[in-house]
Amino acid sequence: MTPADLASTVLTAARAVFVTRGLDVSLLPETTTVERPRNPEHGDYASTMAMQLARKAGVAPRELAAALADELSSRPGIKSVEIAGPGFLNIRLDAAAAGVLARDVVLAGQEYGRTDRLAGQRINLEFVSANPTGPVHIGGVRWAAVGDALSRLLRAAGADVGTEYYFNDAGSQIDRFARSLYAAAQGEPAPEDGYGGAYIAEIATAVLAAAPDALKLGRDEALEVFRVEGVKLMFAEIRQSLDEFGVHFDTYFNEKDLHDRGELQEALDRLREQGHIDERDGATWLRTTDFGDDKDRVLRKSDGDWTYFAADCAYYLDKRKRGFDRVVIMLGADHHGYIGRMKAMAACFGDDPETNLEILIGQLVNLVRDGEPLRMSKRAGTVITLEDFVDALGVDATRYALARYSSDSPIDIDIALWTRASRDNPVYYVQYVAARTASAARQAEAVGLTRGDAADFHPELLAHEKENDLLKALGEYPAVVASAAELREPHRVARYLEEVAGAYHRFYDEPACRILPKGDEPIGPANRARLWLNDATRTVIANGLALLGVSAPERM
RNA sequence: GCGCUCGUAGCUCAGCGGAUAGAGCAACGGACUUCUAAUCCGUCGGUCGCAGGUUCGAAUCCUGCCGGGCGCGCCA
Repeated sequence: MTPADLASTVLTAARAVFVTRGLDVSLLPETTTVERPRNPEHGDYASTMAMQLARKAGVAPRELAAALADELSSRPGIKSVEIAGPGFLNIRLDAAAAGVLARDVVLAGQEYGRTDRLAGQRINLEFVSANPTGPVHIGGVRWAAVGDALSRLLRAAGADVGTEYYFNDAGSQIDRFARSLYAAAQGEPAPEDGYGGAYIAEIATAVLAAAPDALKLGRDEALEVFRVEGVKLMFAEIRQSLDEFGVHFDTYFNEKDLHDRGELQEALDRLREQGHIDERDGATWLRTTDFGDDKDRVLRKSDGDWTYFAADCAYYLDKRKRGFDRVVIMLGADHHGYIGRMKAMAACFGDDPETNLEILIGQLVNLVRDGEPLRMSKRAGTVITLEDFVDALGVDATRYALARYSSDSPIDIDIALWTRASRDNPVYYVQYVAARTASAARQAEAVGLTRGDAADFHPELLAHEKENDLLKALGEYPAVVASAAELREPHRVARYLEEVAGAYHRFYDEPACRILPKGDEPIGPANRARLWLNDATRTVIANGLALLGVSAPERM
């Protein structure tokens, strides 16, 4: 019996109580959940339904709880129901009802944890979106890990997701990039406002290899060559490093296309129809203050040029026109000032800024060695790059470390910690369970212990406290995936996996819960049952790590 | 000044209105003739920044204040 099954049993019981007592059935919620109490004295699961309904139904909480407990305790799979405190229902399951979960998880395999919670939602998820003027640096790295994990999470929760990388290969940033390459190719120092770092020289050399005559051209023509070739090389490099990091975008969207297709004008026209455009001081303004922004924003400057914000508007409209009903954009903390104008912009289009546009803000990351933030990078000069991260920690640890914390908190990633092979390194702790479960399965096979047919499975033998704890942890997985997806918080998956890992290690270390028979003891049904539990654990750990883009090794 | 965000154990951080607020590290003490001790168990450790409010119930929601970080261009 899964927590979801139990919750619907509770709801059914509540309905029966309401009917019997002549209460208004429409007061009952559509769905309910059961909690997993921290205190084992409070049973396997707890329901707060009696307290939530008591006031509405006009019945004392404990009286309602008593009626519910009575109704519930006769249902199959339920061992006991107690009333506690102001009206908690503390429920214990039969060992057999709880143990069946091990089989269900194994049989579901990769499907275990997938839900339809977000079914029908079309979500566009934009992250990283760095312009091709240099390697992906530290801010983008966090979003590469978190954004990619979130995309996997949203898909697991049933959403239709498109991931997107937005970039601009024109404009003044790129001009500075081109001038920096040109200068480097001529052996000159970087321009005052240019880009530094060894990668500039590398790219410049590569441009010269592709276009050997570039320096013989006039300055303007040469700059154009360096711009076009440099962007091409830089972008290929960005894509490659993301690729090696396990992050693949569905769409790489170039801002230039918005201009070429006249989408900025189209967005402006649309906003004008909606009545939020002003002409002032020779410029065209979007009256974002209509929807709570601090000040109105210019779309087209008095010199006729479009602003960056105008492209943002066009890009948003483009995503909506492509059928995405939820546009999610992940930005660094230094961009949080954009939230107001972006939300207002969505409202100006006639959208609901609460549901159609979500802006997620990620705080900064430091890579730390011996308590000191790493600032210097051979490649980039001043910033930490994706490669720096991967060189220091490896892909798995980098992804896990970045996805483990709420994006709301600034984090220091300690190199020594995340490369250590011990309990205090969370990725090791979790991956070790993957390896341990695989090892146990190998050992079992070697001594002729197999799970056998599903019909041979005796779930009631998984009655030890350690087994029960592990089963309860495994049962939480679908709810964790669903809520992490809804809240856009992949770190919940990592934290949950650490909990499962702890429960497994305690199970494994319990002499009374050996999977393999000891010495020359015969193989019994309890060994088989524990092998089901072992394999169910491996399934959950592997599925969860996959959501984070982290491997589940068979050996370590 | 305005806005956003954070404030939980000595440190790093969990905790989508539920019961006695948790984990790891650090400190101290235990467990390998037994499936990987890469693990496990125990002890110590708290004014959940402060003050009000909402609620049967608040670390969680609301308001104000204090403290840290960040942002406030016809820049990109």
